Amino acid sequence: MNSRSQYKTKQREMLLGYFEAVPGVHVTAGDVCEYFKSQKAPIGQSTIYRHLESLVDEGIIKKYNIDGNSPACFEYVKPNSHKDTEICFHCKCEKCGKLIHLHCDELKAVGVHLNGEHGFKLDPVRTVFYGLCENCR
Amino acid sequence: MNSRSQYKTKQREMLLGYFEAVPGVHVTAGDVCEYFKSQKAPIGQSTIYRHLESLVDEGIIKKYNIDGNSPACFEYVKPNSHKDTEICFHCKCEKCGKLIHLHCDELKAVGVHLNGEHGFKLDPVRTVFYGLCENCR
DNA sequence: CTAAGTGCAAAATGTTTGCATACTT
DNA sequence: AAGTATGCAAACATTTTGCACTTAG
Repeated sequence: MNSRSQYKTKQREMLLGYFEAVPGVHVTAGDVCEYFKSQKAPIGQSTIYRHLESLVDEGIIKKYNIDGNSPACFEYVKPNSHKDTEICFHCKCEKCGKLIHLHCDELKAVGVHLNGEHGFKLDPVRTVFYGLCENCR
Repeated sequence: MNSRSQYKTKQREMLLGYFEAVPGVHVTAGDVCEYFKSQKAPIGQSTIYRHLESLVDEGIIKKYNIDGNSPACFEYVKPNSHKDTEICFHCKCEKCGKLIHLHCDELKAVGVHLNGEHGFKLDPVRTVFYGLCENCR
């Protein structure tokens, strides 16, 4: 379940380029497949799924499960100007889809609590808080 | 999308009885199937899915879409409980896939904090904490 | 040369649907 | 009798996996 690419391949570069070109847009695995097919440079769907997983692990894109029956969505995460060492939490608005980045010590405490009290080691890169943003609620 | 049972059938009564017997417990459609199979009173899976949808529409059970890849969870909603404030949080192990249900006051504080400090209204039903469970880390 | 990546087709999952039969009212 | 409900099997949609082949380092 934890994977990272090690080689720089044509397919990986194409996928990276694709995501970087559309920051803030969320696409499904199927969308990505379609796109490259339409560009006459198709990428095998298994390759796409495998890279999506890697890119999520690497924190380059984020994965959203909007609802259980629709396909998962992926979105490029701009490498932010803040210090990379800072743990960053993400909140996703269920209504407008906005992605909010938070650098917050109190939230870090959640990880500590889950670890200490529940024996669960939180992965902040993967975890997304769903809810409603300021404007939408 | 909106359906309600009109007839009082054996299968419906069995399903109702099943859910009423385990308040606060999360079960999947598969769990329900299994259960009745093990009771030597199997119910067709389409019947189960159809009734689950009805029961959700009727507000008798609640549906959780924890994450796009795992099956949906259903939980009985006690009729007269004004105090269904029993918020449940979910942790998902990235390695073994185990889903952990937590009823924890400290985690509730996260919602309060996000609301107060960041103007974000957390939806605990949708939010999943990803990480590693006790056994896997 | 070797480990990693690719892509096809097939499998696995979870859920929905078509339809003939059985049951409720 | 008329309209629902049931349950099987098949259809679906998304994602994962097995495996032979290719490629990056």
